[in-house]
Amino acid sequence: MRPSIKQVAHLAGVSIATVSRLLNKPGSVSAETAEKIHRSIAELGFRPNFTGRNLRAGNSRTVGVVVPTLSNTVFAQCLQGIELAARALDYSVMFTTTEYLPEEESAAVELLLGHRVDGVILTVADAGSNATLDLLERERIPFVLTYNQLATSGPTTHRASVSVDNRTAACDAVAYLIGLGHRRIQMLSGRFNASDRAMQRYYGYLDAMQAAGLAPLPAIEVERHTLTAATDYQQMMADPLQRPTALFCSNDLLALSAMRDLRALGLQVPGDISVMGFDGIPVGALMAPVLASVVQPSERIGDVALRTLVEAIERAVPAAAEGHSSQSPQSPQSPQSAQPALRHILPHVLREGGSVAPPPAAHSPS
Amino acid sequence: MRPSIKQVAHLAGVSIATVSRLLNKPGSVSAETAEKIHRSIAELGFRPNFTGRNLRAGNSRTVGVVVPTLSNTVFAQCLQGIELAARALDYSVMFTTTEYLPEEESAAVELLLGHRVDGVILTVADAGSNATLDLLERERIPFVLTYNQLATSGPTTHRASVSVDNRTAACDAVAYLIGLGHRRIQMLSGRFNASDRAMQRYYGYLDAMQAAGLAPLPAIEVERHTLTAATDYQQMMADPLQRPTALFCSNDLLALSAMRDLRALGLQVPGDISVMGFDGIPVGALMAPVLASVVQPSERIGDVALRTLVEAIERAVPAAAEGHSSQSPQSPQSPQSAQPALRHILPHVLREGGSVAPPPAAHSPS
DNA sequence: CGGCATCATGAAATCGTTTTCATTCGCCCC
DNA sequence: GGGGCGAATGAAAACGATTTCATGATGCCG
Repeated sequence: MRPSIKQVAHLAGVSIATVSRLLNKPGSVSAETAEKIHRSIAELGFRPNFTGRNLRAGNSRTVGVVVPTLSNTVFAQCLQGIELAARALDYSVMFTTTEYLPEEESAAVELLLGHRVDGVILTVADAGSNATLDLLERERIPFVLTYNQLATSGPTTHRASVSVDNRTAACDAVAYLIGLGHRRIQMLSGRFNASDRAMQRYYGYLDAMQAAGLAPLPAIEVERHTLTAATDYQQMMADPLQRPTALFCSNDLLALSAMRDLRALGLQVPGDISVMGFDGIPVGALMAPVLASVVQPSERIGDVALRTLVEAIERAVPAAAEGHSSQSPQSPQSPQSAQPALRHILPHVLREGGSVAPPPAAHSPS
Repeated sequence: MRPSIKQVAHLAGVSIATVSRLLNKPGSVSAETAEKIHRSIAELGFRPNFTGRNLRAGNSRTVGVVVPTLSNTVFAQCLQGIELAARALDYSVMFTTTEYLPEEESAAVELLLGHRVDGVILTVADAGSNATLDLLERERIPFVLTYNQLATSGPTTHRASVSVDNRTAACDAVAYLIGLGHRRIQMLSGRFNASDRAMQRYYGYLDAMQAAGLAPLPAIEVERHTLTAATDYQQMMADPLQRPTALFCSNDLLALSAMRDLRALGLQVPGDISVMGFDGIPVGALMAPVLASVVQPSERIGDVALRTLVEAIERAVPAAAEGHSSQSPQSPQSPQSAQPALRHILPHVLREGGSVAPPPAAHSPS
C-alpha cells in the first residue's frame, strides 16, 4: 500500500541496498544516483518504516513510561520532562498508567516488553519488593525508577532511581513547622501500600519529631484525597484541645483537600491550624494563601531519568552508536552495568507559604 | 538473543506455523501439541514480538497523541482519558508534546508516521489551516482533533473533532457575569495564534456582550500566564474608574495568575473584581474562593477521541477484526469515511464559585 | 600494459511474525 | 475396500528495512 524502499528503488532504477545506503550514510552513494533517488522519494512520498528498521536492528529507539496516574500534576510534569529529553535524544515515548494497582504495573510492562521498548521509566507502588521490577531485570531491560527511592543497601543496590530524599525532605518540612513553634503536628498520608514514598515521608516526620523530643502521632492514612468520611478525624478537628496545630500532608492534593475540609469545619488556615504539603505543585504558589510545601523538581526528575536510561541503553549495546568512537575498553567489571551514577538524589526546596504560620497563642509553648 | 517463535518451535519439535497458530487461534491445534508448546514457551520465557507481528500485519495497534504541553492540567487529563480507553481497547499510546509550536507539530506527526501508528489524536494551534492535518490526510491516516473545534462548513467538514462548544460556552460564562450585574467585563486571553480556542472564546464573549447591548472591549492577549509585565494592564487595574468589574480569562491557569497579580495590587477578589476562568481544572474547586469556570470534561474528551479514532481505524481496515461479522455492505458513499458522528460537541458545565460575585456597589447599574 | 586498490552498486540473507498452500493421516460412508 | 473429507501440521512466501559479500568499473602506479 504505502510506498516502501522497494518502490523507491524500482522507480529510481537502482537496488534497495542503494536506497538504504543513501538514507543511512549519504556519503557512500554517487551524486547523480542520490539525485535520482531523492526525486523518487519525493515523488512517492516515501517515509522509512521504523517497524522494518527496528525488526532488523533489534532495537526500537523507544522507551516505555509507566506512572500511577496523570491526575496528579507531579507525574504529568515528570512525563513532560521525559518527553522533552526523549525528543532531544531522538527517542520516542510509549506511555501507560496503572492507577496505583500493582497488577496494572505488570500488565503495562508486559505490553511494553511486547513492543520491544529499549528501556522503561516507571514509578511503582513499592520498589522494595516488586515483581514487575524483577521481571524487567530478568529480561535484562534497562529501567529507571522515578520518585521511588531505593534502599541504599540490600539486594537491589544495582537498580537506578531518580528522586528527592523523601525522608530528609519530610524531616526538613516538619522541622520547619517545629521551628515555628508547633508541637502537636499530625501527619496525613496517602495509603502506605500504594506508595512507598508516603512511608519514607512518615519516617521523616518521625525523625523530626523525635529530634525535637516531641511525641509523634500515628499517621492518618486516607484514600485518594477524600477524607471527609473519617469521623474520628472530624472529631479530632472539632475539639480545640485535641486538634493539632499543624497538618503535614504527604502530598499537595491531599493538603488542598484537607484545607477545603478545614474551611468547611469553620477553621481558619493558618489562623487555627497550619497546613504543609509535599510535591510543590505549581498551582500551590498561585493560591492565597500560598501552599507551603516541599518542592520536588518533577520535570527535572523526568529529564534525568530519561538521560540515565538512555545512557544505560546505549551502554548495553556496545559501540554501534552514531559517530561515537566510544573507546570504553570494556573493563572486566560487574556483569552488566554498575559504573555510572545510579540512584540520583535531586535537591528539594522548602517553599514557605501563607498556609503555615506560628501556632495560635493558646497553643504556644508556656 | 531473546527467544523467538523459532526457538519455541524447535524446542517443542513443531514448526513455527503451529506455534503461531496456537498463539492466535488456540482451537486449531491438538491438545498434546498445545501442551508441548506451552511448556516450551514457559521454559524459554518467550514473548511475542510485536515488531514482527506489526510488520507482517501492516498495522501497529498503536495510536499517536500530540498535545501542546502537559503543564496545563486539561491536556494531562485528556491524555489520561485517552490512555484509559486505549488500554481497554488493547491499543498502545505513543506520546508527544509540541510546546504550542507548529513546527513541532509537524515533526511530531512525522515521527509518529514513521512508527506507523494506526491513527493520531492531536490538539493543534490552529485547526483551520494546518499543514500537519493536511499531511495526515494525504497519508490517509485517521486522526481526531481534541479541543480544536472545526468549522461547521468549509473544506474540512469531513474531519473529526471532540471538544466543547467553545463559543457558546464562553458566551454562557459572560452572560452569567452580566446576569450578576457586571457591565464592564474584560477578557484576558492566551495568544490567539497559539490557540484557535482562545479566538472562539473571544467570539463567545462578543456574542454575550452584544446580546446584552454592552460595549465589548478588545481582548488583552498575554504570553503564557505571565501578565505582570503589561504596564497598560497595570494602569487599567489601578484606576477604579477604568478598572473592569469582572475578568473573563480564556483558561484557568491564566485566571489564577490574574488573581495572584490582582492580590499583589491590593485588590480583593471578588470584592473589588470578579474573576472567571475556562477549563474547570480540578484544583480550582479546592481553592478558596472556588474558581468560577466553564468546566470541560477533559478526561471524557480523551475517551471519546480515542474511541472515535479506533472506530475510524477499524473501519478503514474492512472486517479482519476479531469476531466482528461487521456486515457493512460497503455502501458506495463518499471516498473514505463519512458515516459516523464526527465533530463531537461535549456538554460544558458552568461552575459557580466564590471568585465571582455581583460588582461592587459603586458600579451597580444606576 | 598489467596488477591492484577503490568506489559504486547489486544480490541475497536476515530480523519475527502471519498466512497460504500442500501434505499427511485417520476416519466415515458407500 | 476405496474415495473423499476434515483435522493437524509443515514449508515457504511475504512484510520493510539493513548489511554482508560479491562484482564490475575505474583509476593509479610501476
